[in-house]
Amino acid sequence: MENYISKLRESGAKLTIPRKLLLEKLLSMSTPLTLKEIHTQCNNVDFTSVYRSMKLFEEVGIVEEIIFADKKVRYKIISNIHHHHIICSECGKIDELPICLLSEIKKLTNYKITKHTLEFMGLCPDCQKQK
Amino acid sequence: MENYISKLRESGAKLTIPRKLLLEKLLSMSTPLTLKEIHTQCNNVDFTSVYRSMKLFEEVGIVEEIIFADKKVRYKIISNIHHHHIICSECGKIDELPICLLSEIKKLTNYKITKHTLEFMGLCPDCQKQK
DNA sequence: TTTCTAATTGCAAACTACTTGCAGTTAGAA
DNA sequence: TTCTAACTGCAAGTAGTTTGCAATTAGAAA
Repeated sequence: MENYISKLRESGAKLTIPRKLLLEKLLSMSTPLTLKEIHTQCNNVDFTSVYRSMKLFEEVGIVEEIIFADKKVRYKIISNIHHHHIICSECGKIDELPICLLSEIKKLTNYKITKHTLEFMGLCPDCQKQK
Repeated sequence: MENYISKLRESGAKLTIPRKLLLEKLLSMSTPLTLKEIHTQCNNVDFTSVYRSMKLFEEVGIVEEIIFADKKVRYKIISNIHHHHIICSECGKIDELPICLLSEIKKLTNYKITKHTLEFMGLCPDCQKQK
């Protein structure tokens, strides 16, 4: 928590009550959440503030945007372990994958890579059984 | 072209003039395009028809949706070579990458994978020079 | 501790991308 | 050539995102 608060402070932003509530919620959730989901979980924080806070948190390096093939944008606290995800198209469960291609792509291209999407979607083992 | 037309026919869909125009345009473009871009390129085809055609083309396996970190949905003809992309955040140039992780993920998880996003975004060599 | 101000919030409204309904048109089977 | 289900284009609706603004607040300075 302290680590994330310093990132806010360093950027010159204030630590307000809504921001603290949002940070706490994001820290307690291990899976990426949509703006709507975050707003539902923190229903005393206005939707616009959720939106603006996520923009701010992304700018200062507290959260990252995750985009699955369902085209929904989700937000997730950045931890020191970088990993990607797989989401079940049936039940919505999100699992983590200990895999990334970033270093290989850097070698392959001369681009200076700033962002990437690497997310998978499919049927989880449980939902496969029920079909 | 014939290959794509058969896919349409097999699904029971008609080969109309707008659909033929759209197919031709998609075939002539090597990079993924947004609905808006396709509509601009084929401005005698109504936007709604572009939208509905892309939905249809996706269903019958003619095109696929590509989602970069810029959150814009783009459409691209499916060729027999499966590959991913890198887009320059400055000039919008899109290059292809001969890389995919699908088989590795299938081994790692017990999910039945239906879709995935694996796209990169950064500064291309030219735009890096100009900074 | 109190004062002060720029940053921030919540509300409403605007904007953009996507989606649907419907009446007129058309592909292609009979 | 006729006929009908599929398709198109227009207009309107919906959802997600973004902005403007007046009221409020964090936290620096007195």
